[in-house]
Amino acid sequence: MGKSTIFDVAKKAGVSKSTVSRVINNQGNVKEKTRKKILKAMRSLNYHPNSSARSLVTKRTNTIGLIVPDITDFFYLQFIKGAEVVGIKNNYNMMLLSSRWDVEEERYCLKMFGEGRVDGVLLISGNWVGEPYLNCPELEKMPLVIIDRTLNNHGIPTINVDNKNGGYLGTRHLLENGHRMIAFVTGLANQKASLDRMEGYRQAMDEAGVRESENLIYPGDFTEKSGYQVTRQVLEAGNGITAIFYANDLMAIGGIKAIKEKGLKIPDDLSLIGCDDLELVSLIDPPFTTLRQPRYKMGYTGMELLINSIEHKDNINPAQIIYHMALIQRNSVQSRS
Amino acid sequence: MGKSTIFDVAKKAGVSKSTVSRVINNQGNVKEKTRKKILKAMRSLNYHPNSSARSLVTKRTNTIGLIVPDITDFFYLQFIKGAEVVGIKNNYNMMLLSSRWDVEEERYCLKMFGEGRVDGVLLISGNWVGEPYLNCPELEKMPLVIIDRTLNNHGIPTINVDNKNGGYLGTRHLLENGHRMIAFVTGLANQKASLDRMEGYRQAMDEAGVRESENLIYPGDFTEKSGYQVTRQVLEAGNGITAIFYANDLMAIGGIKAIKEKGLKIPDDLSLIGCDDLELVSLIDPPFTTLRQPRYKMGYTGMELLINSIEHKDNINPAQIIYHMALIQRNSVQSRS
DNA sequence: AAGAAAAATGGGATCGCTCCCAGATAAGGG
DNA sequence: CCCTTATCTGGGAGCGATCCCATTTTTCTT
Repeated sequence: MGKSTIFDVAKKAGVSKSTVSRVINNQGNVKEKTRKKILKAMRSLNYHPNSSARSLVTKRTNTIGLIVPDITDFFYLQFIKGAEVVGIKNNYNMMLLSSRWDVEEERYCLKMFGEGRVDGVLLISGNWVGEPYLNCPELEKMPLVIIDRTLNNHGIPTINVDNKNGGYLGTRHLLENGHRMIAFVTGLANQKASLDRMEGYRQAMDEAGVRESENLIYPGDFTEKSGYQVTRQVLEAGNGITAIFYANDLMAIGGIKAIKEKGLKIPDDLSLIGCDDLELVSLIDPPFTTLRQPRYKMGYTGMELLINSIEHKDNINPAQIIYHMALIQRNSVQSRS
Repeated sequence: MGKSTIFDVAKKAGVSKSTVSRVINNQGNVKEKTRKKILKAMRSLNYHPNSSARSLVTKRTNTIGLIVPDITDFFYLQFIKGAEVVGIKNNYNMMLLSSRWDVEEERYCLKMFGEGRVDGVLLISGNWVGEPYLNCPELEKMPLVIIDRTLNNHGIPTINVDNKNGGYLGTRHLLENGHRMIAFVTGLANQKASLDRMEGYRQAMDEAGVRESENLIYPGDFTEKSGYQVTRQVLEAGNGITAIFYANDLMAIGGIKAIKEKGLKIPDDLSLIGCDDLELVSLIDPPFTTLRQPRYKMGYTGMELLINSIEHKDNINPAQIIYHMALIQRNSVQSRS
């Protein structure tokens, strides 16, 4: 015997499929006695409604597509978790695709999801420079929310943090603690987040009247390894740098390794701050100061917006949400005043 | 205009839906000229075949359900990644559900997946003591592979590591380095993995003739916090312990924090080893010795088995696969010989 | 050039469900 | 007790694809 269908249940319970359908969906009037009978039949046949058949007529799948550059990247976990919580609460399943840091791949995922598999897509985008979603036919009609990227004039809601302000805040914090020779380690050059954070850094440095800032910028690539290498460079250059601002936490972790290897103490000999506030930062020695990106909240809100736009199509969602980055102080900045 | 269907394409191209279906699925004979025509029509209508409709008749969804206790737990990332790689290679999508560390919830997920949403399920199980999958009607007929748990007599393929041997190996390593007073910090008491590792520890201690081992076992719960607290206990007891074996890495990380706070040096004053080999171990200071569980490989293999059993139903998969845990040596064990 | 074989196309049945409308049964009212 | 109204149930159409079989068109053979 294969899977049982609604007909099998109907026959077993001695009613019509329509009535069975009513009890499955808990709608319409069904006499209590027949409901019981049907429920019993369903159980005895181990019946589960076929969701493809149902989707075919209701045009709803109750699943949401999630696209992430890399599922195993620590950075994305909290986005996913936040989104998941809302999804579960609203009775949606999540289908996961990873774009492997590639715009083309991202589009391919979008296309997959365009085949009626999902009711909407939550795209956690690689935040490259440029606007790759213009005129993308895959998107047509499909509810979509993009996280970790800001887009203008696309009609697509986006959720992001104010990276520039983050860079500014972090740099200010170091300046206020008496540092002036502050190095900035960038992320990948094609990542908007990195550029924005750097811009914030520049602005703060300019305002403080530190002229050398251009020479204090070191290119990294967001990986721990690059943080390590760049930091060695910085230390060897020996040009009086007293603090390093890393464009993300992973590089800061690499940096800490390099600093320790040199026998220097944090923050006594060198101050540093990271960016993102990964959960694992608190496990690192020393736990360091960083700028928090409210990733859980962003995933949570993104999912809310998405479900909102799925379920009340006429409703108006905000076009953009931008959160502040918050300075989380730990033990990696020494005051020099 | 709503979504276009295969009929719209057929009409636009001036052929029948059957022919369109042929080009979609790339099967059967279609004249090159009409294929071109159809492709063009598809593009101009931005047509994407509806996967629900297709699944309804083919009885295949090309998606695989993945159940994980907690997506944001570092421990599970590599399982997922391994599984994902195989899934993509074989053209499967992944649908993700998290069971939030609850057997009931796990079953609920299984039920969800029983509704024809997926072709098979890869269950990364909470490894509780007991055999909760007996007589579980949801499983009937559904290809299923369970990872991180061993089951006998269920006819369900399982993939796991030899935890007992892991506990044994770790303890032997410490013994061979001259330690005798070796504390063991357990995980949750209802977790099979923890119990097995402890058993391996006991065996090694017994073989080495260390009588006190019963008194050297400290109960933890797998969290970083508990590692921290238990370690403080151990240190305060001051009963000559020279090494600590943690039942997982997270507790070891907590332990390291406590040890450093006491002003002790690792491994000079105290040796320790963890278990699992989380990726982030290499970021910790000091990177510590641990037992590797080949999680990527396990996810990879699990997915292979699963797809195998989906696609060649008659094929015979192994009932159980058990990997060895491998000792990964870093800088946390001091020789006392 | 005619018949046979191969290639290309079309049409209907079907998958398992929901939804609408119509018919049957039960309840209420004068 | 009959008629109206409310409650409950059944049947048919349709969702958008695939697949099988029949038919038409093309190609090949002798």
